[in-house]
Amino acid sequence: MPRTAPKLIPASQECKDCPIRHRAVCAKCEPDELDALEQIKFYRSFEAGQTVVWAGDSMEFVASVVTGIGTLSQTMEDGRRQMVGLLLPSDFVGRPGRDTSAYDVTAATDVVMCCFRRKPFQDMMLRTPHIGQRLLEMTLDELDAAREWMLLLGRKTAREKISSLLCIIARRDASLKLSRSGGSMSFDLPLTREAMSEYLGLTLETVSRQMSALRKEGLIVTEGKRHIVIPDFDLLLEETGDDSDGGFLV
Amino acid sequence: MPRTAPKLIPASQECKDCPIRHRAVCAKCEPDELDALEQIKFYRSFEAGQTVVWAGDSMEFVASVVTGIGTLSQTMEDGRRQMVGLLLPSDFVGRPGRDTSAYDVTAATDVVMCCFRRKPFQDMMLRTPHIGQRLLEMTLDELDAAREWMLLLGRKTAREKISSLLCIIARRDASLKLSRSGGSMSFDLPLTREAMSEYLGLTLETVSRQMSALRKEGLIVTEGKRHIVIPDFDLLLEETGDDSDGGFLV
DNA sequence: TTGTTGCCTTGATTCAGATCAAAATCCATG
DNA sequence: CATGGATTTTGATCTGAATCAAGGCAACAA
Repeated sequence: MPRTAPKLIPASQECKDCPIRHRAVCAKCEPDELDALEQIKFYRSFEAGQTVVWAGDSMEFVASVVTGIGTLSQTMEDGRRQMVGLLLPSDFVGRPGRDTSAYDVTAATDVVMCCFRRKPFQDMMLRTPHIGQRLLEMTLDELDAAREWMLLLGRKTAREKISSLLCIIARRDASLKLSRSGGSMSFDLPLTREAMSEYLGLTLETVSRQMSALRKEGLIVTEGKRHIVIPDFDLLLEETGDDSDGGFLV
Repeated sequence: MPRTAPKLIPASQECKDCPIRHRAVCAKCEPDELDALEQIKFYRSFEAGQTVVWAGDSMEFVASVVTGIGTLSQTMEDGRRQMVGLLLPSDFVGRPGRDTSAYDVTAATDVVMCCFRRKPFQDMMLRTPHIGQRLLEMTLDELDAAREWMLLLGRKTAREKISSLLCIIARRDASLKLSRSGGSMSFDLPLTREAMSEYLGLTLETVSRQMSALRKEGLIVTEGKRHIVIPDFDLLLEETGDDSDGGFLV
């Protein structure tokens, strides 16, 4: 039954370079800091659909996404759900100084996370200012992304929301840059229709209808249910309502 | 014509204790750091309605709100606007390391800001880790608030949105705690109907209608257009859709 | 092959909030 | 105190997305 048994990722992918942003070169890391990090680090993997932590549950680690895509969401008493964060590789999860998760954290695809026990990580942050500086940098980026997302939720139409989401995923998923040729891009949607609707503040029926509409108009081509081809990225971008350059969401 | 001439705030209110959070005691501040901050600090005041900076404009300072209420908003090409941040006293504005504002910053009421020239402030952050730590702390709080706000924008009804906003303002505006007596609170709304609609992702007509509805049902009492009395805070809280304790937005 | 299960799509209808259009109220000023 | 502009309220109507309700389709198991 285990689609992916828990496993360690290959050494070549380990986060030797920087404790926070995976596989990004971090010139400031001193060898002894890296040693210290090695000691408090461990990997965990999760299957698509699996919950990493529930809102309110204790979370004894902070982590960085190595591979796969995760989500943060909030649920209201009556079951209405809103996604409030998208976790792509190298994104950070958890808040130093807080011992319970404020959100449901879910694996949208199979996910591997590099975890650090929280308490030693915090101690390390105090001793090593550049870790905190890096974290501040990343948190400010997330805040900008959250604000872009607020514009989407508050003011965009369903069509604009869908187009925006497709553009965001196309832009941010590093793997896609490879499959880019001419003006066209293609990728596997890492989200179900339901997850998309939770992201966008829509129902899944509306998501489906708008996807169909974009398909009929040739703005996207679908191969199977999940594989998306964007024949002309700029054309899709015009449907997002953003000014030409803008909108570099999460 | 100057309703408030630019002025320095009284010495008793100056941010001697902490460079970032005004008037909050910051035990870590060393005297020489405070001296350094004194040198790069200046005050600016803005009238209600005045724009502090436009999105895209260069912003040669970072600042902390001393008194009054400001807003951050984003505008789409066709004029649709969404507020993405509310600035209350002690909130921080500007991003170290970024020289242009990503948002329109506006004074909702008359505002006094304590500004620091950006470059020296950044230098100081590098020399003084606890400033960065404090800033990280504050940014994480803002991110949490932004995420609560995303739930509001994506999933709440107009009525829930209005109730939430009233509760947020009632809770956060420190001046109100004074006017609290029994279960009732009262305060002056610092936002126009239009600003409220920009905050909530609604039209101003809908805001007005929902305010009227709450008034008719006795959940709020209005004195003039701007002064609000909340006879029973818990009753209003039930209209927000949040679980009893939750929802401590910006 | 035939369920069964989990997505996803499509259709019909409803409704909350937007839009369009007047009034009403509230100051600030001469 | 009349005037005029800004702000707010209220009304009538419209509409985009939600809701309710079937079906379709691929993957997998029996």
